[in-house]
Amino acid sequence: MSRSTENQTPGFTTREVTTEPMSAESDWREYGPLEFPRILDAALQAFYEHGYHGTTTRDLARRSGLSVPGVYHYYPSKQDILFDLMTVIIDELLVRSRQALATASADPRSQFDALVESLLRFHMYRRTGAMVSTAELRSLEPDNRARYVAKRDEQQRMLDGVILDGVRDGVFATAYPKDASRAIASLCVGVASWYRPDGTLPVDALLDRYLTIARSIVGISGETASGRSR
Amino acid sequence: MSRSTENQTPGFTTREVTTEPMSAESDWREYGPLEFPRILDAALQAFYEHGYHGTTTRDLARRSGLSVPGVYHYYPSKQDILFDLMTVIIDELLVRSRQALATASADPRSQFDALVESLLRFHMYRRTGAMVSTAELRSLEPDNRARYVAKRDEQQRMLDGVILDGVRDGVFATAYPKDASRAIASLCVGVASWYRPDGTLPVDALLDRYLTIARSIVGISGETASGRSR
Amino acid sequence: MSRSTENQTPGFTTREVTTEPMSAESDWREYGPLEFPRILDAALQAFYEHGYHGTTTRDLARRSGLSVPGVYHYYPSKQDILFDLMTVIIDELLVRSRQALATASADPRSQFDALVESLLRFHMYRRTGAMVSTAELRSLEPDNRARYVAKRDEQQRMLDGVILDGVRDGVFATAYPKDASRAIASLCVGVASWYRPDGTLPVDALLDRYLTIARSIVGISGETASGRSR
Amino acid sequence: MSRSTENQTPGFTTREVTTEPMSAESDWREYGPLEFPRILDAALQAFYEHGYHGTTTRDLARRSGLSVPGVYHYYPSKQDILFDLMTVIIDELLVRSRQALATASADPRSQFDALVESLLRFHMYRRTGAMVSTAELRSLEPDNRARYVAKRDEQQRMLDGVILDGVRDGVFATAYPKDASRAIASLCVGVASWYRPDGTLPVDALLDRYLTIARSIVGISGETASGRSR
DNA sequence: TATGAATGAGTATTCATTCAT
DNA sequence: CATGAATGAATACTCATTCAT
Repeated sequence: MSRSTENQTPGFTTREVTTEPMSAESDWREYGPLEFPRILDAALQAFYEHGYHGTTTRDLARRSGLSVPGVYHYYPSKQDILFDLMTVIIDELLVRSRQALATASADPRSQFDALVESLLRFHMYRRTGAMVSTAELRSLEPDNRARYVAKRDEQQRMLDGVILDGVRDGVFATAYPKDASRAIASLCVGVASWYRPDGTLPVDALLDRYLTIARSIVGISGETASGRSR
Repeated sequence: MSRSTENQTPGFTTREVTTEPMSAESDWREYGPLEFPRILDAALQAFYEHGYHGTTTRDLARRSGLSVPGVYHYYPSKQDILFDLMTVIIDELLVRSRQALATASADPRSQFDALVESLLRFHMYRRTGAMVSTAELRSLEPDNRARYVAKRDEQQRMLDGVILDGVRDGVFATAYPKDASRAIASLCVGVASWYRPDGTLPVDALLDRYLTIARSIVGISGETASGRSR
Repeated sequence: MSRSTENQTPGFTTREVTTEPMSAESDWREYGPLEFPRILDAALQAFYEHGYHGTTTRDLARRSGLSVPGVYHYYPSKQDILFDLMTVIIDELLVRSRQALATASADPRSQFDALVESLLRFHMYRRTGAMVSTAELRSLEPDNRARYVAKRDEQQRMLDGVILDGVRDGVFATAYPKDASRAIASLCVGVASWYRPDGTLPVDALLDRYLTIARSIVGISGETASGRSR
Repeated sequence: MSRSTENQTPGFTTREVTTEPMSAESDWREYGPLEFPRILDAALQAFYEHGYHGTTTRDLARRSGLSVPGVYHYYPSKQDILFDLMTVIIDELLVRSRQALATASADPRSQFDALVESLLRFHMYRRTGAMVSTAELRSLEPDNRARYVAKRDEQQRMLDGVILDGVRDGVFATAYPKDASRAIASLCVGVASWYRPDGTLPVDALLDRYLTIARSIVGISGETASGRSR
């Protein structure tokens, strides 16, 4: 339980603040409560409820218990808050994804399973952040958007990679690997929109089911390829 | 195939304008190009690109080729435009869903297949509208939101209904029918975020694959229920 | 009962529309109900309730039972409506004032009594119009204001005249005839703000009392009694 | 004679800012120059010249030497400015009226004289404010209007009170005390519309004359009552 | 970091007015 | 005269942002 980033507010942008920085081996599966600096916390809730354009800086100040100039002490603009927020969120996803891949066996099937499970967990435990990031991509100014998209693409390329690896090795059989990759990503993202880890459906049950689906989408093993299944 | 509703501007709200009014039997599968009155068309694009709060009335005016007061000639407020847009969109979904159910055999399996196929097609052919409706639900004022949510719930209840019917009849085997219903809905909604009907993956291939997935989620037939399969 | 200007709507400005044009001798004392063309009627009520700037042309249209272009058929602008309204009102006052003077004996005391009585009656029976004219003088555009003020000044000069005549003849004794004249005018105008001819205080009682006051303001001789002094 | 309240801008509404807070005994007769905070000053002039609806917020900003948002820093709306202005004005009148009554002898005649003199002085020295308050009553929103009217009614009830006291004690003889009260109030209000304290007619002369008139309206002492005087 | 004052540029909306039919 | 469509120019008000203290 590292002390680290309690509630002090950040300088902004680049760094993986999130909660406890995941050091140990396989803690990509463990999600503590989100402990953002208060401005990002305020921004996350506000953007989730009203969207970036529907949120005023006064709103952010009020929610973070700061004055308006207080907010500007930490961030030069509202846009920077959004960018920092989205950066922190996707950085966590990337870190966890890399860890998942690093700690899994090297075969495509294991790599695939680990990456998809990580994606699923992230969208289960970081629902709000994931939804805000998806919704507010369009609210990022061009430069920020480019930088964010680069990271998102990196994430997507990881998935593309393991799928292509699997196809190359003959363990996956999809005829449309790129579409499969997008479909699976979309599947995981969709979880954020409805699944609550504290609901009736146990986390493991959902992971299990969705993993099965994901595997079927890439046409694992002797299973059929994507098209009109024979 | 009447075209009718060219580009005349509407009174607003109530009516299923959209494209061709679907009269004949199974044309819930047929999607013509979207032919909204110009203000709704402008709103759809603008809200899609910048969101409701990120869109100005001037923007709507410019996009619809009107002056600002010209827009207000047809709608009393920006909020009414959003509400009308979302109403028109979900009304089309409801009409198509009811037609799908009405024209399919009465057994739960056929009902389920028809409804899911309809949902999928809608999110494939009405991508933008579907995404805007999802994203801007929060931008509806309370009364409008309530009215919209009532319709969305009606749609969701259709799906709940066929699933529960299937479970009752023993043809579906899920242990969490409500979660299954939400998962399937989320699956279909997700399609809008990445699938383009004019891409490499043929429509039928996607329908096929996703239907298979949907069926597996409700644990159809001899297939196993949700948990760790086999 | 002249036919004249029933309810047909006017061209605008100059003419003494009002009700029956007072032809006979001393009917400056008689006030029938106000029968304005409907646009002026609407304007009178609307301006009274909300003021010129607080009244929209749509409001005027609605109140007069016309469409907006219908209003513009009769008047080229809202400003012209105000000007016409105020013109019609002050014209009636002027006509009645002249008649009062013309039908009274030539001596200053009788002239004074007649003119003040006429002023009082006008502000009793034409309350709304008088108040609107007073309040909206500032809303007239320069040219219109000049023309209106000329008429109002003419009215004021009548009063100044009879008072100066009385002073010259030694029957009035005020040291500040101009102030006296303004005070008396203000007194009469003030009646419009509170007196209702259908209230408890009879018209004659009010006329009597106010005439007494007016006489005392100009410092009439051995002071005559109040009422219809005989 | 503290000056205090220079030109600092207010919180709004409740407080008697106006000029010097009248503390000492009989200073209800003393009127210094009006020293409103700049926004109220701007509003007073602007509303006087163009009326509430005829005044734009830009106009108010310009006149007060602020930007538009600068004005909104102090007041949440134009309506609040009007309400605060009218409140400040009538509060001064009420304070002075109460002081006039408190420092005069208890007999109805003295009370009456003091109250009427105070009313007259107020409408002489606070002309503009008095006229704006009268003219813009209709521009107050219902709640504000109710609160303002309550104060105006309190003022009117003071006058009603002393007149009814005098009638009860047999020193006043009017047959219509309520009408008399309104007539006298109207008389005083009317002074604002024409009298300038710096004109030819000395203040005392006007006070003297109008007090005499007011007394005659309530039919003081051996004088005759209102009606048909003998 | 808070407070308070301040603002350029914009935001939704309205207004008086016009024109074709 | 009505209807319906249309608009330039405003109108009240807000927003992100800044600065002095």
